[in-house]
Amino acid sequence: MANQTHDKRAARTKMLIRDALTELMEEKGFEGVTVRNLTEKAQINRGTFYLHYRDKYDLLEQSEEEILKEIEDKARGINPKDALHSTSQDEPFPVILKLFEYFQENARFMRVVLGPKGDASFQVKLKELIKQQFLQNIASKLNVEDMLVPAEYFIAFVSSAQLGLIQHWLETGMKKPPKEMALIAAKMILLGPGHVAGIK
Amino acid sequence: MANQTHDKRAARTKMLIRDALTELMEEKGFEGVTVRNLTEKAQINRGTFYLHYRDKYDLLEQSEEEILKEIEDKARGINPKDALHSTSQDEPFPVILKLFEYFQENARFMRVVLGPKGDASFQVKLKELIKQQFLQNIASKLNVEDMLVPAEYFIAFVSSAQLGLIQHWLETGMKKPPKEMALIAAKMILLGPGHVAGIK
DNA sequence: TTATAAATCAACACAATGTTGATTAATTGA
DNA sequence: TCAATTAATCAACATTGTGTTGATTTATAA
Repeated sequence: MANQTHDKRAARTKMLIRDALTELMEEKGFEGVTVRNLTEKAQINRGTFYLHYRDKYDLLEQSEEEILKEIEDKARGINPKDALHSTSQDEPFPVILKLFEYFQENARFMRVVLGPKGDASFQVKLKELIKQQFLQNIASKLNVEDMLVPAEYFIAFVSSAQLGLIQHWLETGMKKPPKEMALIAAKMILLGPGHVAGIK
Repeated sequence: MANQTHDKRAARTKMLIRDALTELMEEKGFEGVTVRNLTEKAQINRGTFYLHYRDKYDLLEQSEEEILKEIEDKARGINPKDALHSTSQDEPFPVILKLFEYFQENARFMRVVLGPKGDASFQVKLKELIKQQFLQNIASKLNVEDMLVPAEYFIAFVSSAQLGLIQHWLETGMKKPPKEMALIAAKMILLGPGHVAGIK
């Protein structure tokens, strides 16, 4: 139960368990996964699981928290001034680009946890993170006074759209590179869906 | 196990179970709900549950399917020509308005099933339905040739945004009437987030 | 009112959970 | 390198939920 990160065995076991989680979630979804399943797939004793995690929910939470932390760290590495600034027509917003890059690196787990068999609470947390990033990087450019709609709905709209774009991209096999996806996102946000699609 | 919809008792029992489901999902989320919980809350015998549903997943699915059907029926009642057409500045798109109205009527269940303790697969299904509605009502206005981004990303962006707007609205207590929300959605889609928020 | 269908109740085998104490194995670092 | 520490294994346990059964009571519909 202690902090056993300084033992090769513990690190290996945790990795085996997390890999098993990804595989099993792909098969049955998180609901369908049992601790038995996990330990059989990971080829470890069932008791060993409880040395590291309280239950399967604890395992999922820890995995998700780590991901959220890593994304936050990535975003922190960008100067807020540059975050939503494109140097040229072909350069997307750095924050959004970083986001797509991170998801590509961790595609297997992200795809399943954000998919239909995944975890609704994680989607909410991730959307919240995207909201915060948007607010931090866009606050100065926003003129809350004369917006055409209340800010809260604007931000809910944009962050959901951004997450939905990522989900669709993951679900369809990431056929376009992160840079291209980031450009698509930027166009949609700045120019607007209606204009982008040539409606009216 | 037969189709017992012609008996008052069966109808009553089903209602009790579904009400219990909503309440229990609010408390513990769907994962945490057991058949025992449901039948205790509904004050029925545990065996009775299995007379109507295979298991708790079957219960959730049947509830969700009914909702999707009802939404489709509502949308079918609108002439496609009018679906995304506003007669005046203060008249929102009929399809989007109907959507908000339906969610308001079934707010309790919708809020929890679309929230953090809800069902990720239902979100996907609902998003799919929104996509289809959009495509049906917008196809004629779309010029797939000279769109600035591939159509699939446009539609993923817009339908996710629309669903996100509904989720935020439910989560924050539906403080605005459906009509106002539908107008907000329309502005965001037609004018674009960037323009609406006055960015750049 | 009577035939039918729904709901109750007790009992069952089964599977997953989380915890235990004793034992073996791997690792760290002195 | 070797001793101390920590991780992993194993068998066993009580507990809880599951889904199904057969017999019985109760409500509904025709």
